[in-house]
Amino acid sequence: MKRVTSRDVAEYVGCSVASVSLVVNGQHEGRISEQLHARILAAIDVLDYRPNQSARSLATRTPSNVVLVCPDVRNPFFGDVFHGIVESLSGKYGVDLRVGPGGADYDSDTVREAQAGNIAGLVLANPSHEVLATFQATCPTVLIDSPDATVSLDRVDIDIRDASRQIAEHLTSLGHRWIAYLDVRRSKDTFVQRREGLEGSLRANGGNIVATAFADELSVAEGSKVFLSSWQEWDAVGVTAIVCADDMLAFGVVGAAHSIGVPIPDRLSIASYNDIPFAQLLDPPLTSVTFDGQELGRLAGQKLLAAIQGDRSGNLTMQTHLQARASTAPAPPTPPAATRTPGSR
Amino acid sequence: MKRVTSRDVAEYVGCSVASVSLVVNGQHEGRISEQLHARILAAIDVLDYRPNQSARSLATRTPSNVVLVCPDVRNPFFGDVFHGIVESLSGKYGVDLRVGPGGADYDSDTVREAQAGNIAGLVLANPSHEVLATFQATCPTVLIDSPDATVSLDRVDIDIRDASRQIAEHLTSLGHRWIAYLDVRRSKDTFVQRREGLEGSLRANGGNIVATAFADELSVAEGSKVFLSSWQEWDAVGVTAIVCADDMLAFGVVGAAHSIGVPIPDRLSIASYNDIPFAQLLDPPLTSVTFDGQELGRLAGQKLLAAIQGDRSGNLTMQTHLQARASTAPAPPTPPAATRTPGSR
DNA sequence: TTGAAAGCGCTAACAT
DNA sequence: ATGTTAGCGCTTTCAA
Repeated sequence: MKRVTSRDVAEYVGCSVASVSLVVNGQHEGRISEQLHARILAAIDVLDYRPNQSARSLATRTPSNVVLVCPDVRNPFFGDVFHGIVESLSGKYGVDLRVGPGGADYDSDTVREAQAGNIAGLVLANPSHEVLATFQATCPTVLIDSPDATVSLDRVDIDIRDASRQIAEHLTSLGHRWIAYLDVRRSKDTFVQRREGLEGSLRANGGNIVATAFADELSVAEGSKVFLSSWQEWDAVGVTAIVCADDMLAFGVVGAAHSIGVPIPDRLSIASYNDIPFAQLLDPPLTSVTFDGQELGRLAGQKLLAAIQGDRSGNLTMQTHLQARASTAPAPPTPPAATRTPGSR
Repeated sequence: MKRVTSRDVAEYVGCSVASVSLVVNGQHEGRISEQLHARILAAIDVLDYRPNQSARSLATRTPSNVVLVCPDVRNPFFGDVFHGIVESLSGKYGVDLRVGPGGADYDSDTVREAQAGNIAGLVLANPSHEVLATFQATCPTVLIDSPDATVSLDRVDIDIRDASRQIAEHLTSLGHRWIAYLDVRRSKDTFVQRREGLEGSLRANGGNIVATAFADELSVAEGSKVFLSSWQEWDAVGVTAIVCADDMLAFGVVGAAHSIGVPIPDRLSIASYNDIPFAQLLDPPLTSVTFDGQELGRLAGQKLLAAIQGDRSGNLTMQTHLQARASTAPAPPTPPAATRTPGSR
């Protein structure tokens, strides 16, 4: 398994490694004879020589890869983001994806590991406050969906507050007043804004968040679990709609609601953020705010390219739009246990 | 953005790079004075020095990363696989994920690029025949779901033929005889086996594949598209069930069937391979054969570890089990256009 | 206990 | 047209 080196090729041909290097890099025009050129090419083929990329970028000081660090590829959203980045960087840089160990979110160590390779650029999707607080740029870096970040890095954001506003107005226009919020226990700007934005817009429209629960992670299973342990209480309080911080949680809630016979949307409306492609196939189709992950990735890729060339391109915020589907409907006329007015918990 | 090097640290402290190296690698016991040790540590902290991983693995000839190459992370299955590998290799190696450019499948170039870094190991998920035919190992490599591969590499496979058998028996036991197969235009063993296995088991049980269509890629949109352009013909032939080569396609079929008012499962049953977590939340819940992507990844990680240590651990085949859900039901008593006997096309 | 020096595989001046 | 040489940032003998 010993790898073939340029020295091996040179010895095989009987020339210097410099000549091999010139040929490999296509710099041979007028520098290497047709003769030698052909023999080197042949030797490369015979020996199956592949230049060692790390050695090469060490020598040239121009790395050839960038890396995307994201919380969890099992959430299709990040698959989309990755795909967008690959698309916009294709041909220019190789793109590697990195996640934290153990399916948990990534932390500063994960980022430092990613920075340890010599890379041309870095994209951080959804960084936690901890990551942001300790982050030291070692190469051009762009942030995705990190709306309140104070670090001086280019960002491509999602207009989260507006997304929350759309959900809030949709729900209140359907007559929902007592709303539960299923948050995730992650210290990230985007989730802070989801909750705060929702709360603000709800209040402005006569609604309120009357109950909140926290998922430990953004997974379907967690969504189910938290719903099952909260529903009895929420039901008693007269909750008619649940907003989830992410589709993954909403999926879990929908599944669990089915399992205990809570009719959606007749008894309970469900809305969420992300609108991953599967959301519209759900039973019932899920009302969700669309974040275009692929476009987000594409833009991040372009910003990274600019940053690598030394042009800071500033921030950019993508708009979202609500997809109202069958998981939300008018609030039941007399919420079963609505013995109180919104806001009075 | 100039990166701090060990030389910078050495100059700052006023010592040699060798001493810095020893401290960084924890080899300082009895070789470096407490004095110097402390000063170097302090300098590392002040300057925020991070060893260049590529330089380091160049020098030691012991790389610290492995890479997983897979077709498309937007298919949650590969997200699971990745997660499994990360889990089993966590702490030992960093794991990078690579895909082909443009959302298409990866090809030999993608693999060669991945091999160009200096890496400890490589995992190829679902390699095409083209990739396999041109593949040259440059480091320990393991294959995932590449059942007929003749290359001499460790593999972790899925018992695809048995998966097909389960689907076939399930469908025929429900009385289905005229079955359409939605294949994908990919030259891969796993898809060959899905189709051949299905065909064989169907025949053995009185059913038959009476029509086949091909998707260009494994996406929900492609599933819808191909279904819409095929259904009229299939309907005419009396097809009562469709088997899809992957859940992604099945999702598209289900969505499209809804859109044109074909009742599932009353008129049409749908079954598929993979059972990604969203399958059971579909409307109706999708009958599918479970492939445990995460476990597959975990096993691949272990095999890779063994291979790196020089132990070839051979092949391993994972069993699957059918999840019969509401998307499959007894065939309609008189298939609308069943004017012919199975097999007579 | 510390430093000098060679070398990992490659590129890029600079010689010849 | 080709080879020699000096590094890229790091580790690792080997001397001091």
